[in-house]
Amino acid sequence: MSLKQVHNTLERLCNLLRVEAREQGAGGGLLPVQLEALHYLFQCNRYSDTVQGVTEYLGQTKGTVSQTLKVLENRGLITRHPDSSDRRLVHFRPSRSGRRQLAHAVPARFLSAALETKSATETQQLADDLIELLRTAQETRAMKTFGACKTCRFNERVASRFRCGLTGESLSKPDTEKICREHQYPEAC
Amino acid sequence: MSLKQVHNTLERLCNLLRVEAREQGAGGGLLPVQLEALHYLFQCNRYSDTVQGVTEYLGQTKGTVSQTLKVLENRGLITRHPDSSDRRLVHFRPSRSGRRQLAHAVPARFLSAALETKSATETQQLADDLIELLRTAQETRAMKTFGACKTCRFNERVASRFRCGLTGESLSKPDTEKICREHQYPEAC
DNA sequence: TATAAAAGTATCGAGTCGAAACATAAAGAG
DNA sequence: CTCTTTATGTTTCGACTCGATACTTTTATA
Repeated sequence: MSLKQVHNTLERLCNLLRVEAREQGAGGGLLPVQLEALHYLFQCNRYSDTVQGVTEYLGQTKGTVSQTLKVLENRGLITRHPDSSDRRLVHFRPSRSGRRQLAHAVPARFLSAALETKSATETQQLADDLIELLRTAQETRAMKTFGACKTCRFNERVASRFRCGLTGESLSKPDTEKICREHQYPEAC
Repeated sequence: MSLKQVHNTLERLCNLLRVEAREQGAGGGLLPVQLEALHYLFQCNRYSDTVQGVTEYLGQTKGTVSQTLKVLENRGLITRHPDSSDRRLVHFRPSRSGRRQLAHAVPARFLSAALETKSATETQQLADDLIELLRTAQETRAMKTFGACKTCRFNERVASRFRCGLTGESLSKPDTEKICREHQYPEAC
C-alpha cells in the first residue's frame, strides 16, 4: 500500500534530516530543535518572529520555546527586539553569526548531494509535489499553513507594491517572500 | 532555489509527523522516539530487530536505545527474545498491543487525509519519487540503506522461495518484504 | 590460549519538554 | 473609567531524552 510507503519514506527522510542536524549543530553546540527554531526565524516575516510564532510552528509549548530562544540569544545567534507599539511582544531576528551557522546546515548536504544528479526541472517538480502534499495536509487538518505571504488570500497588490489586508501595512517584495503565521490560502471554490 | 524549497518543505512535513506522533503517543504515554523505535521493529526482519539495529536506524547511541527499548518492554509493547545461537544478541518483537498502538499512529492521519484526494497512481508516483530521493541520498553518503530484503543485492531466488546470500538462510516471501540492516542495493554499473 | 572486538547494560550529567504558576500588558464589559 | 478577561512571555519543577563512559558477557581472531 503506497500510503504507508509514503509515510515510511518520509519518516526515514526525517531521521536523516535530524541526524545531519545533530552533526551540524554539534559543531556550534546546537541541538536539532534549536537549529529548527533558528531556521524558522530566518524564514518568517515581522508578524511571526515572536515566541508565539515559533510555538505554533514547532508545535511545542511556549515555555519550552522561551527556553530555546534564550539559549540562542545567549550564544549570540539571534537578537531580541521589543515591539514598539505592543509592549507584550518581543521580536527575534537571526544575527549575522546566526545566519552564518544556518548556511552550513541548510540545505542539508545529503539533500544537495542527492538532488545534484537531477535536472532543475525534476527538482522543481519534486518541490512542487511536496508543497502540494503539505498544503492539502494542512487544509484537511485545519492547521496553520505558514505559507509565503505572496500566496496569501490577504495579500493585495497596490500599484508596484503590496499590502497586507489583515494589518493594512504596506509590504515590500522581499516581505512577500517570507512565511507568515496568519497565512491563509485563497478559498478553493 | 528549489533545493531549499525541498529542504524547507521536508522539514515542515517532519514537524507535522512529530506533532502528530506526539498527540498519538500521548494517548498511550509514548514519546515520538519510542513510537519510531516501535515502528522500526514492526518493519524490520529477524537480522535487524536488535539494540544495534535500532541504534543504526535512529542514529542514536546504544545506551539511549537500550533505555528506550526497556520502556517499551515494561509497557508490554514489545517482547524480548534472546538469540539461540549467539548469546550476546537479544531480539525484540512488537507484541499484539504494540501492533495495535502502532496501527493508530501509522500512517499519520494528516497524510491519509491529504492523499485521499489523489488517485492511486499519483500516490504511487509520489512514493516512488521519495524512495528514489532517499536511495540516492543514502548512496552518496555511504550510509546504511535499510531497504526491503527483496531489493537487496544479496537476495537470491531459489525455485519458488528465496535465500539470503549473506547468511545463507532460506527466506519466505513475507521475509523479503521486511527491511534489513545489511541491505545493499545492486551495483549501479 | 591470550587478546581484541562486538553486543548489550548501567550510571551520570546536561539539556529537552510539558505543565503550571506567575507577571505584565492590552482589550473588552459594565 | 474601573474591573475583568484575554494574550504574550517568563520562570520553575519534574519526568524524560540523550550522549559519554565504564562495565559485563560472549564471540572472533591472532
